[in-house]
Amino acid sequence: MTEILKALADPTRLQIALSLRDAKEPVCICDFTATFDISQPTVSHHMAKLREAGLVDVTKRGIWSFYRLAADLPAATRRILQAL
Amino acid sequence: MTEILKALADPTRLQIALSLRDAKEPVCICDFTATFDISQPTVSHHMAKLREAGLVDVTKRGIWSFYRLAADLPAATRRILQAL
DNA sequence: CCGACGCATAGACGAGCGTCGATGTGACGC
DNA sequence: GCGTCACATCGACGCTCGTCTATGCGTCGG
Repeated sequence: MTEILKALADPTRLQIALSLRDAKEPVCICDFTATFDISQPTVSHHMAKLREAGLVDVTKRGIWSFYRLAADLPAATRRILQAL
Repeated sequence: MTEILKALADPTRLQIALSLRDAKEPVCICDFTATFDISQPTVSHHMAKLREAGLVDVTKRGIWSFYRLAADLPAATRRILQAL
């Protein structure tokens, strides 16, 4: 539980998580690297944190990586995301 | 928003916050120092963090400090606490 | 085959966090 | 007054975090 909270307790990751929550389709990382004013490795690092927290799933298509909220999110986690 | 998430993203503080959420009456700090296996200054430090995040209110009575959830918690914050 | 592209990983650095012991500060009882 | 108690604050320590640059790894187009 604290893992999920720690994953969300960073401004960048929170914004990413909210984007994925509201997205109808998987989002390409390139969208985030273009949006945020941080380097590409840092974005990749944040995505890894979200993955390790079990919050997101990744599917690779060609040279792109598409992220979406994990399919099997616990109910409590879903409630938290909805509460934000 | 991230301030609240950061405040909750520590196991000890999360447990304290949940205790206060479910408590019907303000809770004395001495209860926490007795419960958790950490030193008294550390408990005090965590309470300060929760105060700075605006999550809790403190009222002093005699030599004791009683904490409860802040009275004016934003709706989103209340939703998060309820979701945990 | 080879360069370019998207992304991940490695390593380094400064800042912040959680923890502690020592000390300060009021409030109570005697 | 004075010792004691509950709590806050201070200073220090190790560890984690967020960020960066440099580099590695697949994938695609020419």
